Amino acid sequence: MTRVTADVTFLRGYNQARVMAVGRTARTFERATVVEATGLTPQAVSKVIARLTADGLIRPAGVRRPGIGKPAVVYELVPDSRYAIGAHVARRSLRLVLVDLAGAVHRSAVSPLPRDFTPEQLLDALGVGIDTMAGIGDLRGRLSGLGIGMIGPLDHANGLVRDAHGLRHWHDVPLREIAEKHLGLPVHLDKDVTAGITAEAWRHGATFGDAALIMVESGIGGGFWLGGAAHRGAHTNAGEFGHTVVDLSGPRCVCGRHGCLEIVHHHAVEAGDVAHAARVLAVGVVNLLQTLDLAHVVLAGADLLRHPQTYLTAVTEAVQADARRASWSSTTVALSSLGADVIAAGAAMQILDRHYGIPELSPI
Amino acid sequence: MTRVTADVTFLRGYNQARVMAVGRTARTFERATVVEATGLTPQAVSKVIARLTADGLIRPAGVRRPGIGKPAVVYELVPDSRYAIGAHVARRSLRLVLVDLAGAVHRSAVSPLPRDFTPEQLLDALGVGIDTMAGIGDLRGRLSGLGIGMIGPLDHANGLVRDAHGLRHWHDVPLREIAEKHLGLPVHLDKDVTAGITAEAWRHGATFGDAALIMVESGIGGGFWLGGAAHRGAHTNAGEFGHTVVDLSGPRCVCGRHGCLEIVHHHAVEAGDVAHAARVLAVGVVNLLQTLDLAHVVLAGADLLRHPQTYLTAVTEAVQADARRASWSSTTVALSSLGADVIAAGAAMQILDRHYGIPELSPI
DNA sequence: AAAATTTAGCAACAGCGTTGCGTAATAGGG
DNA sequence: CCCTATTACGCAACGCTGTTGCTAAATTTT
Repeated sequence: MTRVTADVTFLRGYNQARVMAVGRTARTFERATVVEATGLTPQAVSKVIARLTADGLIRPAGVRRPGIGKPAVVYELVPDSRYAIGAHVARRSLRLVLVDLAGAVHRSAVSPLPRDFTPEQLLDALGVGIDTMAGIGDLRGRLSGLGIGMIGPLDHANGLVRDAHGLRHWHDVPLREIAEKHLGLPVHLDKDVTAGITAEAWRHGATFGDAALIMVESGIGGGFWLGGAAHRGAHTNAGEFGHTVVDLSGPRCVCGRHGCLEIVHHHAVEAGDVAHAARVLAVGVVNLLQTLDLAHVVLAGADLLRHPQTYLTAVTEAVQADARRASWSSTTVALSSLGADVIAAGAAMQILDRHYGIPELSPI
Repeated sequence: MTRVTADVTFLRGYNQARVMAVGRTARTFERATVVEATGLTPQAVSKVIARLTADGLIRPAGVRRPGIGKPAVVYELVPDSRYAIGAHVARRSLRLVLVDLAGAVHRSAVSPLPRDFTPEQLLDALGVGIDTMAGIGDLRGRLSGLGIGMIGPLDHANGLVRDAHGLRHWHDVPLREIAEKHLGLPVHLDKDVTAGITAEAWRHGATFGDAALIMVESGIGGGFWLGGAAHRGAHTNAGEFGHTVVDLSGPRCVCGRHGCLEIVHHHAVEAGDVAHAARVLAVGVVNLLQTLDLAHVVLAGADLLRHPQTYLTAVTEAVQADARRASWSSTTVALSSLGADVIAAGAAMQILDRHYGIPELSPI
């Protein structure tokens, strides 16, 4: 995800990232696997593999004898060669996870945050949590950085928290900069839902198509993975999916409009009818499918995961009932495989993605 | 937009496309302009410019004397060095346009199509129209191809019309293949709204951010430009924006759901209340902004352009009233500068984009 | 033991942007 | 008029990428 000009160093990073994506997705792989996946020549793949092996990111893991002929060398990712820490900053709690290069969550811890916590209080909590996690296995040397997934609005490109909703002390806080200084680690700041969908994409590898993470947790948000990358929108503000109107004559929402998905859903929950709430959410999900034509829908969030089966059933049925879905069409619906860790884990993977993912070509 | 592996030929195409984008956006440019825009070294830009000049795509256009020092050579795009033809295939009509390399529309013509026309009838109409357009200026040698923008569902990657809505003879028709054979030209097939947003993006250049084209014309559709490329979704079916539910207790739509934006809007139009219809559409547009955080909204479509000011006002007001839009946030709302030609022109530009746009790296 | 088959890799190569440095073209000052 | 500073341009060598051509290694089959 590092920004580079379009010179040969881009090719280097790009093709290395492709091989890493193969290694992350498949338990083991060999040269021919990568050749097929990338379209590169075998010789080029050999060179890439040699570079990654020298860096300790992958390693040989035996040979495969395909019957006749010289055996093929089998490679595997070295999961514990690099780690990243992810933080999910919510209104009252901080969740930290330790993630390895393969995307596996090694540790997970939740600690409370003071009501209306300040940037300083968050930094202190982060410092304590990171020291605990990184200290145990002495990972300092292999720690790539800290990813922070947080409620918005924020400015991901400049690492700025614009105006975190419901938090008084968070107006135009340059969180990335002060966290990097305070913690001595590279820091990546992003919206919570964007971090979440990155987790799903990173674990699924390069074949992961257009997808959304639907998160129900003190509000309803959506994280999007479109065209092989996170979609953040023009001002890092994409995903306010809960504030789309689904009922023109519905109750007034905190955002000022009437009949937002979030308020309609909330009323159903308050009335004790979770099944109805789930069906309301499902209407919103199908709206997304109609608009964006997604291949995957992932469900997450504390409030949703209290009734996982109810929501999964409602959304799956609504998606299948959508008459426009023909034989050539399909959308998978699933609960997040990472559960409550998905935001924090995704934030961590954004750090790994910066180093070992597809480099971004500099824009404009 | 050609697919290549990540080798040095990609760099060549990528940087050439960047320079072409500069030339298309600015009337004239010089080496320093491109250096700033691309991050390349001046020497590298010189090489790219030399290649493009040799191909006749750009040419010197005088010098600029910046006071002291050697004058800088000024370059310009050669608009009439390449042309493409775009077709907008609707249910009852075929619109053809001739577009030059700069994105300017030179000719535009509409002809009726028979009710329930067959693929053969469309091919004949295309053949006649193209001969007329290309024959006038003897453009055969400079014609890059034909772009077709059409109602879906269709499969853009394979050039297949899946099941054109409301047309009986269009089930799994390999339109791209048979058109290429019949017309002897490269053909690109895409959904109408996707072609439309490509027109806007192609004319605005590399600085064009995330955007949507809202089209009201026998239904409501949306074309999306996200992250510097058209967003088509997992099955080339993105943009069925008219079939998102905005009124849970609304009337039943042809798609089977209740309270779709399209049916609610349609009822308002039938009742003669265009202003109300425009406000309904505006609710849908703000829903899109909440979800996708767009920088630009472009309004188009025959039914909308019958009351351009009504719709423009309603959407602009709704976007501005959206309380979440803060000082750092902004979204432009505009009518399509190409009017009724936008779909056909965009289809033509997709052909030009294939040759002279940013090459796509091969996926998976 | 020889042939066939599959995989791996060395060496030379083409092509990209980069770097170092010389050259051309202008304005201003002595 | 000449010299200098300034700005733009481009040749030549270079480093790096993936590619191509070919040889070598390791295995099974005959």
